[in-house]
Amino acid sequence: MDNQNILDEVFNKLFNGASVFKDREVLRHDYLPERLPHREEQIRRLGEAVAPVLKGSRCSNIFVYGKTGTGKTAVTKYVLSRFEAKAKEINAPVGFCYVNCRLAGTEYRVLSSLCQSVRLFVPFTGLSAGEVFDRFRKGLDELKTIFIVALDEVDALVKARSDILLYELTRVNETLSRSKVSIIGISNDLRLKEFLDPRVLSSLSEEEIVFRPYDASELRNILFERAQVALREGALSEGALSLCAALAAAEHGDARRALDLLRVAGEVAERKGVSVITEEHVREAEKLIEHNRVVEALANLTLHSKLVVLSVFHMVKANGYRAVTGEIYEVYSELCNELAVTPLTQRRVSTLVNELDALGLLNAQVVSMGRYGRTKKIRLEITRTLIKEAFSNDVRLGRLVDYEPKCLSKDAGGRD
DNA sequence: CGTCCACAGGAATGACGGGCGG
DNA sequence: CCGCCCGTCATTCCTGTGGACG
Repeated sequence: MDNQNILDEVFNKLFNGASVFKDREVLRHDYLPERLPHREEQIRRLGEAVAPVLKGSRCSNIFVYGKTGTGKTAVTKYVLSRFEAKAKEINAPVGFCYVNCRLAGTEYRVLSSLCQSVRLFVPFTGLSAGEVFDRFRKGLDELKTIFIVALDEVDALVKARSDILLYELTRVNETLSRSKVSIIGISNDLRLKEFLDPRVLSSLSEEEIVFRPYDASELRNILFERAQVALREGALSEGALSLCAALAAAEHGDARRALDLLRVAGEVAERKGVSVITEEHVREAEKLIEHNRVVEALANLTLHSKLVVLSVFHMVKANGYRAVTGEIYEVYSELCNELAVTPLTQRRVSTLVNELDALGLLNAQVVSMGRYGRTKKIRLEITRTLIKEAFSNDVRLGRLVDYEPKCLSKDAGGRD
């Protein structure tokens, strides 16, 4: 088949073939649907909380928490957009801004988003954080408005830096004469409260809204509603729907997960030229998502992190038991020599291992071997094939996958 | 029951590139 | 162009520690 024909086939499949999608976008988790099933309570409470702003008084600060995929962001955005519409309708002097702290990344960038929301533009960098905050405060005061700041994933901000920004924000009202600020803090981590300065905590959680995980039947309803819009009639089998819901329910009731599964399963079905999504497609989607996640994570690592992964891989392959820090560092150093790169210190490698653990690429566990010290036993969570695939665009690294470290071949395995 | 291994992991500090105002 | 302030990565130095061994 020549190139032209391949493409003909691909395109024809798209138009004539068994398409399962009506509107694929609806299954993306950043899509904001018309209705949010099983979140009536939260919508009502958040609505009640922000309502006073429409009548000109500041609302309580609100602390929203719940695990990922429980609808916190969707509900907040939903309520805020309705709130905005209402404000326009009755011509109330209100404003709001929504910032995702994890996506923003740093305290500085969060501040810069805040500035933009009061129509102040600040440089990407160069100013001190305090200066940016001052500008925000001034700009806000000029607007003579009641302002709601929604900080999504605040936990990322607090853990990475500290809670000074939150602290400053909670007391900014004291220095504003013509405007007022309320904060909606959204957190994935239920334990965030423990990290917060008690002063911040008490003022931030004047009001608290908890998002419980969805159970399987709730997820099923959510998926069903979305599928009505996203998929062609009859494109979703009963079994596939239930399986998506069940798998996501098992994973802390994560609606995001459920939507991903369904979308990818639909893509799988479509690629096979089938018009109905079956349980088998969902199973395949599950594998595919995990596969992509891992390969992408691996490919985006820094050189040294990749070398650490390779070191663990070689250790485990040669000795068949879980590798310990010291041995990994030996192999790692040798691999560095192979590439003529100066190795990092063991201390640094230790934190790299922790990062890889957090990414789910490794499994590291501190164990004490009594007389023989205290170390970390490290297991690989991924297969050779995945490593090969992820490192394939770098020839030198690809070579190292099949390299046999000298420090391993010599003493032909240790104890255990 | 104390010792002592082989690290863990916190704190302080430095090196470096980007990007600003002046 | 300089000096300054970031944020990020890395090093150095350090104190802490579970439990088998003696």
